[in-house]
Amino acid sequence: MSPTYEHPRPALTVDCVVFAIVEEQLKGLLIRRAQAPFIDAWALPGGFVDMGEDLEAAARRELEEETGLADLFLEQLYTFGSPARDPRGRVVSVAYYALADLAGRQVSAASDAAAADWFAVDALPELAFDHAEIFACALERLRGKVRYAPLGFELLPGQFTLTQLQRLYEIILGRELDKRNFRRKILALGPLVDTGRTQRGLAHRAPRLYRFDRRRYRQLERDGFNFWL
Amino acid sequence: MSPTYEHPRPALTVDCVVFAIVEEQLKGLLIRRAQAPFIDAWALPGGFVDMGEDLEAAARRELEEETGLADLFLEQLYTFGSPARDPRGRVVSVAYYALADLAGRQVSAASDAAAADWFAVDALPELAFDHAEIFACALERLRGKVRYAPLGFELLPGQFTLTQLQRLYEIILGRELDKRNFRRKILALGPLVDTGRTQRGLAHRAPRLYRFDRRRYRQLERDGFNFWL
DNA sequence: CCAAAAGTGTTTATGATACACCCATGT
DNA sequence: ACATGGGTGTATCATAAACACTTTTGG
Repeated sequence: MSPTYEHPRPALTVDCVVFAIVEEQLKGLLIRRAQAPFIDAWALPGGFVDMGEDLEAAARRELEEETGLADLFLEQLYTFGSPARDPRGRVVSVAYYALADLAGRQVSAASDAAAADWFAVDALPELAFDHAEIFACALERLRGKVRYAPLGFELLPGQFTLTQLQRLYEIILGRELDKRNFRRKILALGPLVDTGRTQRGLAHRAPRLYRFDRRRYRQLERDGFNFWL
Repeated sequence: MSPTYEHPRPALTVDCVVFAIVEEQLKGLLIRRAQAPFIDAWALPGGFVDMGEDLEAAARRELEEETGLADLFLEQLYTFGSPARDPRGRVVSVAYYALADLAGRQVSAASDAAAADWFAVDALPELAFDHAEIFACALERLRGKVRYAPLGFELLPGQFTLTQLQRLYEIILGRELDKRNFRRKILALGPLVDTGRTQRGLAHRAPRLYRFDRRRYRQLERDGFNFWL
């Protein structure tokens, strides 16, 4: 139609940085590439966007195809488009980051991934393309945003103990927090509700289970309150 | 080469939301489209990314071509890729937002823009494509980020008075601030330095001129201090 | 000398930090 | 009974908020 419509086009991909708490550490999910270029190298799960497919849908599809993970919290991160970032030619990639409430979930390599595994965020292997840069960008975002948005809950199952939640923040922020102050502050915020249930079967007092009430959170947000720290 | 290399490709554009303080108001820059689709409609400045051209470079180029503005603070905002956002077909747009230290700067429509003008952010005309959504996203980002990052200075000339700076924050945040508390806090942060000069020619006491020291800011940032409010 | 904005300290209230002991459960 | 983590309150300190007058300049 118009001349612009025939403008030369970069290829378009999505890439996903998935975080989870595994073995008391913040880890990221990587796949081993089964195809050229960078065959056998570790990389972020991702791939080409289909025509007619929404960007976030593409990210979710690639993630499920390559790792088996679905229904995660997923948010757009940044778009990487340096002309030389892919040896095949011009490829622009819209990066997403995701949070998985592990710990049970099994990841299973599939599609054009030969393997999938979790790596501590400060001990990554060499990565294909500019994926190390994308990963670093996602980590910075997570560490920054976790302080003022309720991201932490996405890394825990629906019900959790306050100690679990505190450990999670300690792991992400990289410093210890005071138990009493932590509990007082987080409960005072409002959106945490006591389920009335406790977690039995431990060799000590049974801790209470809480859940995060998204409804109530959105309400408080509208009333202009500040999350935290 | 590989089959993925021949994957069908969306078209790729950049769009820019430019903010400035004009007549004591926060305003955004729009152009009137000179081409179909949405001919004669108001829209964000932007256009197609060239092969081999970096995304940010494309944003700066389009901005200068269509409005004459150059060397602005510019930061990537979000990438919009709904399949139906452009009637011509699949077009993915990487949006940027920019801050202009007006007020002197002249904007001049050019290229495929028939006009360019500033609009108060809460009184925009109908916009082409999904540009209203992009604009709202940029405004939300600006209002949020101005509280914890030194964006405000990008909207002022290199030297400015504390009253100008305070007015700027009041305009962006939409509420009044206490003069004494504002001055104490912002000066205590460190990166503002007194130039020793004053602004003469006003019908009242000559105010001191300050400048923002980026060097010092980066230093403080490294030492782990928090910007503010 | 009048108008108009610049500049300047102190008091009060609020929120953040530091800190130690008893309780419930499983083995 | 003992080991292990769960659960709780107060006192102090630091930061934020409220508040009014004097000074300088141009007209």
